[in-house]
Amino acid sequence: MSKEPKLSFKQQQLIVRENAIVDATNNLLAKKGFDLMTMDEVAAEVGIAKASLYKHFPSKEALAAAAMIRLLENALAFVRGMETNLAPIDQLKSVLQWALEIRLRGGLPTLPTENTSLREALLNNTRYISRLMDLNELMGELIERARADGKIRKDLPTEVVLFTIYARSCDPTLDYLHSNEQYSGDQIIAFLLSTCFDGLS
Amino acid sequence: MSKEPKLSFKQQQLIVRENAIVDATNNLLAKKGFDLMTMDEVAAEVGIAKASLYKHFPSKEALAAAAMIRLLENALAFVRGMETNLAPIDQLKSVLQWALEIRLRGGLPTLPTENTSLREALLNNTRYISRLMDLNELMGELIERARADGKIRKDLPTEVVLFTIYARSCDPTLDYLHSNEQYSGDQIIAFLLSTCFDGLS
DNA sequence: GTCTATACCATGATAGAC
DNA sequence: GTCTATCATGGTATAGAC
Repeated sequence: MSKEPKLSFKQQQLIVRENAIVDATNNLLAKKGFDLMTMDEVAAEVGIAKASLYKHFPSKEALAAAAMIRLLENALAFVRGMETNLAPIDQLKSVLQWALEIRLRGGLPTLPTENTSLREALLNNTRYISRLMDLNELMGELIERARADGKIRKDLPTEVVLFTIYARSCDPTLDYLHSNEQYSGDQIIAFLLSTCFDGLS
Repeated sequence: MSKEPKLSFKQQQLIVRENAIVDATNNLLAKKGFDLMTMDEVAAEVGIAKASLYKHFPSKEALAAAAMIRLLENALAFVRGMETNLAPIDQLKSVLQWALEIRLRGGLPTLPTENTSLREALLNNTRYISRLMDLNELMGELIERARADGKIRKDLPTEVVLFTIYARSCDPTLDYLHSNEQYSGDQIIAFLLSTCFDGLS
């Protein structure tokens, strides 16, 4: 019986350590992207030896996948925790705003649109795919409800709207405007939300 | 006097060869991005030895810069060659459509938003910067004229509109929809143009 | 499980013959 | 200017001691 707390404590230590590793990975992924991020940098940021990383994660791809999965789980938690009395269109805007705020703080990795080793690893990662499908479903429902309210154009297929919102969360416009130092973070996010849902015209 | 044609012929050969190199670079940049593109691949696609590449371009960055400069010059030629009787807003849409069509054919490199060695090389490349400023100026004039026509929202600063249009030319939504095989290229471009200027709502 | 040290490989860049 | 062959670097991954 007295063994249980000790084991749990060790496991907690492990979880804390691995969380720190994933934190560092997340930041580096957001700052440099998968290809330019090196395992040396991750190890240095965590403060452990590079070889120790490989005791926790078998490869660079697996490490990045863990970061992406945690991001998706955070997104799912946010979507599920939103005020249900908010109009669907406002919930959609709220999700995009949440993602953009994280990105402004340097915490949102850029997705791998191209054929890199990471993309393949993610497609073979059932946990990642499962979370992604869950998120797609939740967002798809919101989009269809917003369309029923007349708040989303009826001539756009749901998946076009979905992908467009996803793409806005990694919109390079944010980087351009941010590096200009001319607008505040809130202003930049307002611009992006506005151009996404209302257009330029 | 008889020397002139010979020299010109040799120079023409050189230009043709370097054009082939830049073509290959352009395709690989569009397909894999700067970091994942290797000089071996470029050499293989051109059909020459890697060492020969370095007789034409001193570094990988210089090679990529040449591709980006040619792209900018093509863009400038397109903008300057547009029908002047077309309304400014339609000229803007036409430019974005032109870029998206190139991208669908796999010929538009993704810009380096992050701090890679390419970005630094481009910022120190006066030819590149000069072309970029020319394009920004032409596009900025179009945007302001379109705004005067009431076709662009007056609450958006010109540079926000400009960056947003640039960003749409590399929108990952195009890749998502294209890999789905569910829509034709023209449909995808129509979706992107429409969501860019008219929004989702 | 953490460390130091290292194997192994990909890649950017170069040397030197022709 | 093109080639073959090679160097130098840096990065993923691993071995083996503690």
